[in-house]
Amino acid sequence: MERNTAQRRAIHRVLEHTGRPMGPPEIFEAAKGLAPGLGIATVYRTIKRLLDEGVLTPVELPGEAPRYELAGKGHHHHFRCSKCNRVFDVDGCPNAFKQYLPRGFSLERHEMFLFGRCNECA
Amino acid sequence: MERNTAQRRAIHRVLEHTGRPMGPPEIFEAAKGLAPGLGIATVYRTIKRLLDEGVLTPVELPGEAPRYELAGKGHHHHFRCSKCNRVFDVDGCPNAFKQYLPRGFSLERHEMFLFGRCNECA
DNA sequence: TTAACTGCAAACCCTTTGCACGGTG
DNA sequence: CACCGTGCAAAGGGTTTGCAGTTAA
Repeated sequence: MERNTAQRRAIHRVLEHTGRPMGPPEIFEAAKGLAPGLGIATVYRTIKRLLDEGVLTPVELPGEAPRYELAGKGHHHHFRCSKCNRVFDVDGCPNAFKQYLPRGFSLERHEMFLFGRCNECA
Repeated sequence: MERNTAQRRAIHRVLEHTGRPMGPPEIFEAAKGLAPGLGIATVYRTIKRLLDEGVLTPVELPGEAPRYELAGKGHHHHFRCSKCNRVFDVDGCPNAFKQYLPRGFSLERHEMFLFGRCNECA
């Protein structure tokens, strides 16, 4: 039985409002304003529950700890700003990766990451 | 001026011997056998130097901490088998990512990962 | 009521840093 | 001999866990 607590609502609303993948510490800082007294442990535990329920999906960038975003978006990729380290969604996709496979390999999934400067850090 | 110490030789030899990307703690465990008394801090500092010298390159898989391997390969991407979890090099590259950038963003670098079954796990 | 949820603090793990010593060039 | 590199220990981040108190259903 899932409980609809103030902390859970705060975490969900933060991800809904920013619309970009965030890591637990980042979510924690933002959600504190909506749920005073919130503890970091609750953020981790709530993320875990939301993942199990399929409300969130992990966004795993190369060499970094996982971030999370609301599930349900269509196929998309990600861009990380090398100055502010924020991650943004990227629509569109080459969709022609099969040709690069080694002989005898089959393709199930692909990931693509772009790095550079966002419009605010230009 | 770079010094050729026993610790440095041990770390280099471990990566040369295994031939696959390894993380600092893993390198530490293996190199202790070749250089008794080795400290974990030395592993991190030596990796940093070897990166600066271009002897090592980082291998960053999604959601994981960076691993390192001996440098020398050209631009390439990676394929991870979803059954045996081994990572293979992928030659070739779409090289047309700029068009997917959000307005006002600039591109510095890209990563691409393919997932599926390798020829042996088909 | 009662069991899921929470906050706190401690514990972990990985990584970095300050400091005095030791080994390389 | 000069000084870079090292080991140790402590500090610093992110993540997990134990526990007693709280709260939604």
